[in-house]
Amino acid sequence: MRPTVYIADIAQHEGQEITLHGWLYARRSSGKLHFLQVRDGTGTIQCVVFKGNVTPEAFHEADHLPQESSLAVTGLVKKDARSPIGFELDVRSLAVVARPAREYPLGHKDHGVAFLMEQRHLWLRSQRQQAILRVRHTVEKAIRDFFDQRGFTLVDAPIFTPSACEGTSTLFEVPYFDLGKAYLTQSGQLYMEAAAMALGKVYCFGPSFRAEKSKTRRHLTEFWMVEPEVAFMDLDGDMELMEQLVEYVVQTALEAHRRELVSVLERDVSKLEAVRAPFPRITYTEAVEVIQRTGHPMKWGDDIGGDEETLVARQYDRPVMVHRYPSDLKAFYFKRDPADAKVALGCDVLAPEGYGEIIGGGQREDDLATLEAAIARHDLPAEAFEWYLDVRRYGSVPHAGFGMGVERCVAWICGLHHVRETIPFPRMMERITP
RNA sequence: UCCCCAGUAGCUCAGUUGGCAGAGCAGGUGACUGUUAAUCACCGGGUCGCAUGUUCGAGUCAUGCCUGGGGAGCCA
Repeated sequence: MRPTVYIADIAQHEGQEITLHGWLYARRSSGKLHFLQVRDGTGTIQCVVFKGNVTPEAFHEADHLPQESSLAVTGLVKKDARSPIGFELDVRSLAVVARPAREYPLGHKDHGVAFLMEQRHLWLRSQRQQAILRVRHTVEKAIRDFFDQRGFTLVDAPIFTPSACEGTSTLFEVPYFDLGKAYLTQSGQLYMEAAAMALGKVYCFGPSFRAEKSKTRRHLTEFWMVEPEVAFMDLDGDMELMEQLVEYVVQTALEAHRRELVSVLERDVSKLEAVRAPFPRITYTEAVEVIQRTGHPMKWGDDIGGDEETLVARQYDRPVMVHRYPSDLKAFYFKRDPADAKVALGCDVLAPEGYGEIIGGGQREDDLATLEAAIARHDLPAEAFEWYLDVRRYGSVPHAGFGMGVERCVAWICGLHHVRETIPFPRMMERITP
């Protein structure tokens, strides 16, 4: 068996008798007419069953099919101005592939978030979730295309990692044969630094795991991240790469899904049209001044939290790049600014409309002695970083990179309240099923 | 880890001062040739999250627990 015609291609079959395969989304009746809304993953079409066109048994069955019955519907494709897609199917025969074993849990009215999350495997069938997953698909493809077109090589980073790089509290621990404990990766960055010394321009694209007990709309315990790393690139080059990537991803998603963004997700796409490089760039020090001017209490050296991010991002109609954070706030591998040792050559990209940090990255420390001192100062186990120090021992060069979170990008592009809708099966602190 | 909110029918919710457990949707049976969350009539549907307590009497009040949601910190 194979599907004969998809709803998306229905216009090519006007006047023909065809067979559609799909699921019954909704049903209405008006005496001698039954209206079946059938979806097949490419679209939804109204199938009209007229009493005079089918057998009495088929007519009766058409009015008693439960929601999400799977069907093969044969009929005539007719143009109809009343249809949202311009066409209807005038049904001649109807075959039931499978009747639901019990009543479908999801109706067409309101449901609470908790219930929908429990029914996530079925919730995916809704128009809204389909639209979001299609945007996610396009975002992931755009990310791959962006780097591939620029001569980057995709290098897969390991998922199991041997030791805690930045404290075990945020790592998931798994038993690993006779070697003791392993941890699920938080980032492929250190491996990309090694790979960049082999291939020049590299990126990894995979899941990342954080055992942080975070219960916010911006957090998942398992999320997807793309991490490019480039040899012979400094912070300025890194920031250019960041803004070009964000512009490309947003504009590609907008071009491919404008209709769904507007009609299904009710997104104000003018906010996305504005996302054009160059993005505004401000230093951390300038950001602190902006925050202080709004009356929000904050002093130099404090981290920029969620509220502060929103205060800064609100000043602009496009993502803002905040660079040169205090070194003390950043990880050991950030290079310090030669012009001001108090700050690190790092940069975060904050999305507008309160969506927060979508990118974090910067230039890495390339001097062996300085990096060894940083590892000691952070009380990290030196043995675990021997291989990483080798990257500096043999032909060290200035290099930079960053990580961009897929879910936060998709949530921003789709205008969603919570990142959990951007991933097919979200993993959160209090939820691991379905 | 901390703060706030919620839990009543399959779902979304109402439930007055503590006094017989309710509605809409969904489901079932019918009516209707153009419905778009169709409409109309009738029918079935309950461990009021769990436990203890107060009371003649608890969905309602108190205490504890469980589950979920929102937020903070941390981060992408």
